[in-house]
Amino acid sequence: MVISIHLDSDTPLYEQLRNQIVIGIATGELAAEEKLPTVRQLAEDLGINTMTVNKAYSILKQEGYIVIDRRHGAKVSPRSTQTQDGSNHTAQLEEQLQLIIAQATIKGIDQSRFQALCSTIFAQMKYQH
Amino acid sequence: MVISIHLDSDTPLYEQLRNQIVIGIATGELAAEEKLPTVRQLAEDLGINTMTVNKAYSILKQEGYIVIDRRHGAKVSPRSTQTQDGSNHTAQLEEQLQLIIAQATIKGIDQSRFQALCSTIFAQMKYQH
Amino acid sequence: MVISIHLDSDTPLYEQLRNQIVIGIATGELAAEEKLPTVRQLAEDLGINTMTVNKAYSILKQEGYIVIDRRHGAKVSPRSTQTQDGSNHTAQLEEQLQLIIAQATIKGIDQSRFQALCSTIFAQMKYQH
Amino acid sequence: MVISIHLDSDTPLYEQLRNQIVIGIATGELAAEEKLPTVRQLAEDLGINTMTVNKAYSILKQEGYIVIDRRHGAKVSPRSTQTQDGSNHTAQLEEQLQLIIAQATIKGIDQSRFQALCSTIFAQMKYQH
DNA sequence: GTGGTCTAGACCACG
DNA sequence: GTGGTCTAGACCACT
Repeated sequence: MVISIHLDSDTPLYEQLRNQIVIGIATGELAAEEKLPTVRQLAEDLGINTMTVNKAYSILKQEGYIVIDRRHGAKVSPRSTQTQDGSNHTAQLEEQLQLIIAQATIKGIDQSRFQALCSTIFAQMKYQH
Repeated sequence: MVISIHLDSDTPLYEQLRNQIVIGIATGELAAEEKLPTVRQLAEDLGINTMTVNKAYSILKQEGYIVIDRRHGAKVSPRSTQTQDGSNHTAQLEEQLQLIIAQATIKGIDQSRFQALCSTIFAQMKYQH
Repeated sequence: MVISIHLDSDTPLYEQLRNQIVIGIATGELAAEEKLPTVRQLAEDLGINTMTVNKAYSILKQEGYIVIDRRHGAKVSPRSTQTQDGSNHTAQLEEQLQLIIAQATIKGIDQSRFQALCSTIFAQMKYQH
Repeated sequence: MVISIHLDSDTPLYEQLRNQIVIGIATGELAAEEKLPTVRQLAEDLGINTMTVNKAYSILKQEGYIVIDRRHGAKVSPRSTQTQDGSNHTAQLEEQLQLIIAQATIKGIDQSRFQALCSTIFAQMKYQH
């Protein structure tokens, strides 16, 4: 899986990393149970510090997206364990969506175009529960 | 319009402010050409620093959501000027949506539920071009 | 509040820190809404690195024990917000207790002595909901 | 006795092993003087490295829970030798309890519920001195 | 060889 | 002046 980092972005490196891995899982680029690169390896590949990668992995672990097997490093969580979600998530999703839709509306993107865009993106998601 | 600030949120105060005003414009709570409170007034109402409000206004201006007249203060941009979409915006929107949809997918929210949620939110938007 | 760190302990420094602050909150040594020392200050007092203190604070924040106010630093969460607990916690508590009680039993501490010990400790807890 | 290992847990494998055996002894699942599986056997059953099991056994031996006879393998210590309490143990127990009770208090578990929980767990302990 | 922890010191965003 | 981020490099625990 290809991961690209923007050093000049306003989002922290570890968050960019976290986001791309989440997307990778959802699109199926990273299969369930698939092994992730080691902290050191990924850090070297991206030319960043190991602690930065470490932080990204810690967050992903804490969020339940990956598990750390002490013997073989990090891997994507098995499908069954991913769906444990509180109602918090929906509320948070709603809040994020409201802002995005507000901006889209003002910029002249109407609902049908927006929904079409969503469909396109959903079509990329190969994640199987 | 009611603006509420969470001092202990992860998102910076000025960004919370900016977001709520954008949403206010999109929902029609803030009409086109409507005058916004003065920087000093709003800062006092919310109990925060004037520089913070100032920063929010500057960003909104730079993004084209509001116009600032040195004599009359800030007001919401007229409808006509808002629609300057630009492919930048669409690309950025797509990126944000991709992340949100990825997370939703993994958490078990399927496309129909997601689209339904979007519809609900779109129904709140009263912004007229 | 007095915090003491054991550099030679097997529990990580940030966790020792986290534990002592949790106990401080429960015993009332740290009142609700009370301001915690700054990261730098505490690091200097204890002779450890700022990032270590930072990590402890991050965890406490993520666990809901403290909140970070961008203007004035970290403070103990208000009483009302602390009690939001899932059933997870009880299960986890049960597991921890089982191990402790197993060890106590084998070492010859009977139930009455154990319960008495609990009572003594509970008497130190001044935390008010 | 059934031992289950979580490869993705935060607690080291050898410690999980050690804990479960201690609990097994306290609940009576493992009788005094009962023979434990050989290191090799247990490692194979659990699909882990023999060194890991070895480490767990070493710790249990050093803590006095089991005795290791080079000819006959490991077995649970006879009842009489277990009760060597020592004030160390009580102090350590007190420290562990303090943290647990602090967390429980903040999470809104009151003393009566806590004590009830302890009673339930004590009822499972069949260890006879 | 893996991730986890810690350090010393730097720079940035926020208010 | 606050916490947040990042680095380079070191050592440790676990398997």
